[in-house]
Amino acid sequence: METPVSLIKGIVEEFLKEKGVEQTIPVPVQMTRDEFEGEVTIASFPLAKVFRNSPQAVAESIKEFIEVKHGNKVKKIEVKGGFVNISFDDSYWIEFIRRLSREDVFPIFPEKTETIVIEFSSPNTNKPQHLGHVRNNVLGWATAMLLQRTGTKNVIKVNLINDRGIHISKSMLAWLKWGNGITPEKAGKKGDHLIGDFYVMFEKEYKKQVDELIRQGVPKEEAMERAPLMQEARELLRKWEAGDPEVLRIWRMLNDWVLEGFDITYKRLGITFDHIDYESETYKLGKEIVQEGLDQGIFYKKEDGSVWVDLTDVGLDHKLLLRSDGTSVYITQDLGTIELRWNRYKMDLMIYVVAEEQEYHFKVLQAILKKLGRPYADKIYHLSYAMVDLPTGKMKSREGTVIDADDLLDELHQLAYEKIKGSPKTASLSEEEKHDLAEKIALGAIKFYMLRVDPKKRILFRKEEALDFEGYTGPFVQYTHARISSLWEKAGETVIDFQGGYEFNASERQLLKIIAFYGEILQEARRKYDPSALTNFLYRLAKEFNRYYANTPIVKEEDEDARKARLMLSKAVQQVLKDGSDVLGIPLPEKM
RNA sequence: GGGCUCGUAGCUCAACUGGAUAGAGCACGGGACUUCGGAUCCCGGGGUUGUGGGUUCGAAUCCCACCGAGCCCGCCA
Repeated sequence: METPVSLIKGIVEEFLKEKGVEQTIPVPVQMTRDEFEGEVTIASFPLAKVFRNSPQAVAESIKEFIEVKHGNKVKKIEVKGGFVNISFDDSYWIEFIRRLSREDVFPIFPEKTETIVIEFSSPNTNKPQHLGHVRNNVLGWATAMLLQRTGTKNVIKVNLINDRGIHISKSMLAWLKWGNGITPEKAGKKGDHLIGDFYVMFEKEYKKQVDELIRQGVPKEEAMERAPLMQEARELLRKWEAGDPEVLRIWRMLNDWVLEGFDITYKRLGITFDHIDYESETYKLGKEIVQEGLDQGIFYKKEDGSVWVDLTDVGLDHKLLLRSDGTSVYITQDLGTIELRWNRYKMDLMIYVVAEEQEYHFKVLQAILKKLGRPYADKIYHLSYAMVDLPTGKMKSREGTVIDADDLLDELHQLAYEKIKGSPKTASLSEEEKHDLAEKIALGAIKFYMLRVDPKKRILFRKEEALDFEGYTGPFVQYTHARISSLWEKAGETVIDFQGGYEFNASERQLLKIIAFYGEILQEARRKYDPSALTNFLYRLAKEFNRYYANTPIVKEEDEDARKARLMLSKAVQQVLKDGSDVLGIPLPEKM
């Protein structure tokens, strides 16, 4: 579907061609600023250089060109400085929203044949998910949807479960030592929460042992290694990697509990994966690849048996790939995992949604893959995002100062429910429907809160702000959507096919202007891997609609043409809100 | 010591990646036809965009230096 923006872009190209300009110049086509009349603006500055003329003169000449060639589509063109401000003709806008209010999808992007694999979530199975995971989950999901929405059909969402390693041994050891065979059923809590308790327990006892050793005069580093609990955990890891049947049996059982817990959380968040990889299954291939590199002399072995790679030639350091006792480290499995994925998908791009603290890790990974001559070495992209902090400082699972994902959702749900309970707007809903609605609002609130900030910036999580349903929030967008639904219900219409004449006023043009740029925003968000661009846009649109609503009669309007045009416009706004919210994973209720 | 990221209103964030007079929310103060949904709308105060240079028609945005914050450079993941 042609949009006003794509139309203008086309016209600029046409203009350049006619003027005999061969090179393609990126000409900024932007939303007209609120203080000027018009919807779409061309900034002629970059062209001024090419034509060796003043921006004004070029702007005038563009104006003239449009008036002559496309005069029927524009109502008014104003040149201000080097800017060309274009107001589209009313009939053009009518046709635009007529189609938009009837079609489900706008705009349509050309289909891309590439395959993109996106890994996100990637939890450790020794503790429940917290706020940091929520950011990851929500960001990963929205990015995947964004890629899909903008034309990439083959987006494969994968999760990598970190189900092995020393941290897993720690919680397992604690359960073995102090658990007395307790299960999630007996404890009456989700498996991930139960295992998380044991992880914290381990860290507590371990810290005691380390402190005791330090008191005895042992240096800190040595104390951390010599503490009996650490020794035991390492022994457990060795047994696990050696395939000890009893250790594997317990490990499998505990992991299943945790994964069952995760499933509940994912389901709640509305997140699914196309494939799940388990580190416990990929690390072996990683070890083989390390051996391969060793055989080829790309890696080297120290006297103690540990295996390393020298990356100093590319500005990095020496990196350990296998411990002296032969067990693998974090990066070992990553080598195996991507090899498996390459064999499976031959992807064009592999996106890792992983926190910023691992930026170095991914540089190292890429450098190693290059040394190994892997064809996919240049296809990896680390979508790095910053941490979620609390006003009191960093969240630390080991110290138990985290905001638990499940608990937070419960709290949001409860708060939303309280609000719904007494509201006349939702009085007709059954108890179950009220809880469904409360859940949607809870999800809308937290997802919007996580997505409204640039991924590269840290989020300062202030609970009272996240629990707020007013202002720049998810529920605000949901509310706007519900309001429009209510309008149409009141109007008693399902489809309006109005093609007559109507003159849009300034605030209506304001709305049209924003809607017209929806496609640009989607593309921008995709280019930057940044859903916050879309989140901001949806808020702005909702805000503008509420403003419009407050001082313009729609259903109440007595002039039949105006009423129809306004209802269509409302519908168009709703369509965009809906489409964008779908991308973000934010559910929109019909009433709230 | 080295590398990466970030400093914008009291607080939390925007600013279409170099474009017009830097905008929202929260908080604070005042208000909204007896209401098409008040989870809304309007008005108000609030800024030397960390500091100092540079690049050009034009800088919050690009370059350099400093100041400050975060993350990383583990036989943790």
